[in-house]
Amino acid sequence: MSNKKFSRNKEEKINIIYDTFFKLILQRGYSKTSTNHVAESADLSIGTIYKYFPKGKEDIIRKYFEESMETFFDSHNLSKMNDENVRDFLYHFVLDLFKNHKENEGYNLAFRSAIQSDKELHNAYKAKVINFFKDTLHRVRKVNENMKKIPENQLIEVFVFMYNLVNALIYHHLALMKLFDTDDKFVEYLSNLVVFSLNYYLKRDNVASM
Amino acid sequence: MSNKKFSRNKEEKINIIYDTFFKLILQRGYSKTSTNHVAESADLSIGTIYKYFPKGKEDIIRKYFEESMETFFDSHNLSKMNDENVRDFLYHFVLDLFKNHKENEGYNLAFRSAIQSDKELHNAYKAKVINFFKDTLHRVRKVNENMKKIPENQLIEVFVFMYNLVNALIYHHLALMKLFDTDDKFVEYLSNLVVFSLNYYLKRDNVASM
Amino acid sequence: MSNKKFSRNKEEKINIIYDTFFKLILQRGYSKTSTNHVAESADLSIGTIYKYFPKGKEDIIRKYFEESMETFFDSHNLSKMNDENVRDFLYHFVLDLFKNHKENEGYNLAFRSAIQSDKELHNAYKAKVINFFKDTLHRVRKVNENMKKIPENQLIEVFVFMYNLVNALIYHHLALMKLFDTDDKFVEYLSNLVVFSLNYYLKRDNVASM
Amino acid sequence: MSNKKFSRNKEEKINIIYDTFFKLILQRGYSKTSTNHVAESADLSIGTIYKYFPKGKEDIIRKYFEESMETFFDSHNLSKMNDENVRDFLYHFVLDLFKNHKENEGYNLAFRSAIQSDKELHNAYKAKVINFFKDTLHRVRKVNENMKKIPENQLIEVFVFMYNLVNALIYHHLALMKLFDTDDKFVEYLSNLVVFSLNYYLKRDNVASM
DNA sequence: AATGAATGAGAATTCATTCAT
DNA sequence: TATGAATGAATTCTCATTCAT
Repeated sequence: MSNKKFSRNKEEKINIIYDTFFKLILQRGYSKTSTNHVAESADLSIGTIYKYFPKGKEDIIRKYFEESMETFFDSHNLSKMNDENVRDFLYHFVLDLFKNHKENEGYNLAFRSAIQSDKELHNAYKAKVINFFKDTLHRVRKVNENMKKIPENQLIEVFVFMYNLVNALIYHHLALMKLFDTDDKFVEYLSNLVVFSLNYYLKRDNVASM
Repeated sequence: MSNKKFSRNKEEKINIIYDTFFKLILQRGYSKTSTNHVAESADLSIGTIYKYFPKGKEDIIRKYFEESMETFFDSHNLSKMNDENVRDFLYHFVLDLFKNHKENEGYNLAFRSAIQSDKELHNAYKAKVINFFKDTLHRVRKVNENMKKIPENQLIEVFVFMYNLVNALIYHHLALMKLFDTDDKFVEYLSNLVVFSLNYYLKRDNVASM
Repeated sequence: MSNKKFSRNKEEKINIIYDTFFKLILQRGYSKTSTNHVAESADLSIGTIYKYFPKGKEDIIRKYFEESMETFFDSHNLSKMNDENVRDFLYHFVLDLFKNHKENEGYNLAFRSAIQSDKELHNAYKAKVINFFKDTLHRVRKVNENMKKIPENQLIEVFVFMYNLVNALIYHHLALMKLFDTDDKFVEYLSNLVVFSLNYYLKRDNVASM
Repeated sequence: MSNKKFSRNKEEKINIIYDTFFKLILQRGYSKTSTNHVAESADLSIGTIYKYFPKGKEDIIRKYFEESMETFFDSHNLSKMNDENVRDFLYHFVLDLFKNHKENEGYNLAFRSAIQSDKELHNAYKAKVINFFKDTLHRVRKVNENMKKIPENQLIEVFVFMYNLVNALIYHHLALMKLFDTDDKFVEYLSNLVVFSLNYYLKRDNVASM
């Protein structure tokens, strides 16, 4: 008979830890969620948590961050964007980002908390965002005529800016205080805001640095 | 020794506590900053901190928030806003909010961390913001002809929305990743964004709830 | 009414911690004595122990070492040694060292354990011993004609050697396995050994370095 | 695959465990060296360590001590000692003991740490030393005329004393603070010390008990 | 026979809070 | 009013040991 307590499923255990941790953060907040709470709530031993995440809470966040960041972007084929579908494309970009936040609400709370006490994570995050857009847009410009018109550096800055803008507002809307009374209205507003901001942004000579 | 001298000491101590607390939060993060650290770093006894803030950390956050919000809005005579000076008014509103954040960098971080750690505080914050605008705008509408045209409820929602929007982006710009390479550009963008958003917002039938 | 739990007597508390810690080490060994045991056995809160010894066990040892080293040597007026009373002087030196070990049996066990897991402490110990003899003998040579005959460096080396030799054997006798069946016989043997070793040592050209 | 091959693997693994354990003890100290560290560092599974040493750390110490003691004394044919070669014999006895310590530096540290952590182990050690000399000297006295002259009990006590004395000083010299600046000088001193001590010891009526 | 994931008691450490002075 | 020693529950983290595979 298989003893559940001694079952081996590394992947599963790690996912249970992630899920439980982020669930608890949503319920109690980051600083009031302890590794013991996670262990108890996930019905795992505290030792198991420290086996997979030797530095505790911060490790959970850091590793989740490393594992999950890519996933979101992989699903977006930026190269499909052209003059005709810009608004639609941006709408879906915003919508997907929003859905992603919604599905990982706890993670976002945790991540922003962690970033404040972990400069390294903070820098890793910044680098990750920039590098993602660097790589992606470099590839996109090879196949998309519209994008070729815009200098690569500027293109990167525009996307990084847009990504940050959208994230900031989604986070505030979800975690702190709703900006619109329904998510639909909010997403619609966001996509309009993005169009406005891109226009505004592109008219300027100098753009965002990080 | 006069009473005044004593009350000045009291105020000074409270300010030292605020300063030290926010300084430490910036250095180590909210959840890693303890009241004991604050006492030690501020060269005060822990007893003194508990005298002024009987519930500790959360009290500090809560009281500072209340005080700073009042202070900020006292300096802004919303009743002076009219059709002609809306853009200018909003620009200064945004600018002052930004300056306020900059001068009290820790406050924003701390506040958001605290809110994430404590649902109660979170709810108190939301109520506080709404009530603040309720009270303020109620008074403003009595003397400002322009504001009278807009239904009170809608007016409140607009200001709450605007306040949140601006806060969200300032926080992201200061704490996570700059949205523009200089603060000036960022503030200018923000005030344009506010105008855009207000227009957008006011065209809709339903507005933000919290 | 004075609440014992909230009594303030720093000195007393620290001494209770020392006593309890070393007592427990004698009973259970260093690695099996925890700070929690100490707290419980001394009827103090664990917080109190960490107040005075923030790094726990190693701090207790380190601080005790620093405080106690001086004390022993202060009681020995090396300058009174002369050609006539060498043997007698050495006998009393050995005897006092032995008594000191006996009175602080736990400390010695603890100290040697700690030294093995703390290179820094180890080096501090070595430096302390050498510096003590450097300082002391420098002063002694000014007033003692006999000692003036021996070059200062060599004199230091001789005393360091002697001190180590005696400590090594006392420790073994007390902590591991008795070398003689009574303490008296052991001390007598030790003082004879010291005389033998000093003669042996002084006949050599090169002497111990550390 | 032959049985021999298998048993060789077993022996190899045990040796790897010994080596790694003592290496780690030298690096981090006994109480900070865990069986898990040993397994990881030796690239073995923790299960394997518990297969060969069911009681963990203490078993490793205990078994190594037993094995090494036999090995050491096997190489020393005490029965070959006679009146003519006593000094030379003792010199080589001391020299070999020293070499043994040097080659297994960690063992000595580990062993003394372990003994301090565990009264049982301590008592086992004391018994082991005495029993070893009892057995060995009983056999030796049958074939060595010189030894027959000394009463068996006294002979045992002398060897136990000598063994402890030498061990104590070697330990101090290697682990704490050098007694002489070169190992050669130290060994020479030690063998002279042994002769002196044996003479001293044998002149007394009562000898060491344990 | 070998593995190493899993366990959970317990050690180390922190920190909000109390209260005698 | 101000202090800060003292508290001890809660948290983080380690480690000897077990056991399914």
